[in-house]
Amino acid sequence: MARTAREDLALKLAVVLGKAQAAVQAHAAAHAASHGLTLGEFAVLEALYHKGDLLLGELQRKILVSTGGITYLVDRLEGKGLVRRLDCPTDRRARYASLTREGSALIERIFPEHAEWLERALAGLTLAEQRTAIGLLRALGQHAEAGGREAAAEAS
Amino acid sequence: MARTAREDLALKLAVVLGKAQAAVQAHAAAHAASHGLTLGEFAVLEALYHKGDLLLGELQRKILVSTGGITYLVDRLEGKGLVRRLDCPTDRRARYASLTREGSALIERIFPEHAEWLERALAGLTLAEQRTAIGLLRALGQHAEAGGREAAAEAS
DNA sequence: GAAAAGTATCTCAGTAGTAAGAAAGCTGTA
DNA sequence: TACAGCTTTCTTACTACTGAGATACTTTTC
Repeated sequence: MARTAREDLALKLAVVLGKAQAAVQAHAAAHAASHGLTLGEFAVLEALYHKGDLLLGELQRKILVSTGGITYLVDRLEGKGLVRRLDCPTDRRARYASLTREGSALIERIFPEHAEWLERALAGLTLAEQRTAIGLLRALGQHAEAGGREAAAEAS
Repeated sequence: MARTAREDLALKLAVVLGKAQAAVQAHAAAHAASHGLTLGEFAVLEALYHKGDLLLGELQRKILVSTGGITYLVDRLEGKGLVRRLDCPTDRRARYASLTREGSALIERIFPEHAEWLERALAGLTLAEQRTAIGLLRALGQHAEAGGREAAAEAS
């Protein structure tokens, strides 16, 4: 079967999408690492900082990690004294993750830096271009996520 | 320090970029997995299919993996009988990775499917939008990659 | 009010890598 | 030619997860 122009375009888009994301992620990871955090740990702190205490399951869905992964991340942050677990009063299976005083102080201090790092990393586009890119990527992500389920089901 | 509109935009862009890439990658990984391959293994086969035999170092830079990682990937593909190592006649340190007959047959068969899967995954955008997105993501990736080095150096 | 089904978290073995450094070989300079 | 310094690959130890199942609890259905 001959490769169509549509397919060529899709391949190229997939490649540049991957490269752009890898480059931006490397930036973000370098900033997190400079404070002794992985990107996953940073994401947990950030989510708790902006949303307040969250059930582990809510946190897990928010930062796109497996159920085993969220246990692992929260364990480590608990070990570092940045997060603690709190029992849920209405459901004894569930636990909240909550920032400790130190965790709160840390993320409050480094989040603005993180935003600046990202701003620098993304400054290859003008603000108008960034807005365009957000719109396109959002459409792309939504379609791919929805379609992914059908395709995965079809393949199995 | 107050969060500026520029920073908000950058944060939002970073988030949708990550989500879009994760959704597309999940698609691609599901397709590769349906043929018993990881995405890294698929990428090696694809690179060899389109470029011919490559030195391990060339392959490593092409698919954005560490030096240890390329050894690991080629080891596994060699174990599956899809790739073999060939000594380089002009540099005795170096080895080529080369598709075996089976590797060649496999990637020739599944690459067109892969292109179709990607085309479906990316069909949330029109062709014109895809072209716009490619331009924007390319600019983004190049800036971030270049800037990443300075920032990493600055942080260390 | 008991059984069945569903949900939330945790445990554990395995995976796909990374990073640092060793080993072997190449190359440019004196 | 000798050798310092650079490349190229491989090895080893480690990391940040994933996925399957286990456990404990809750909700639904009869």
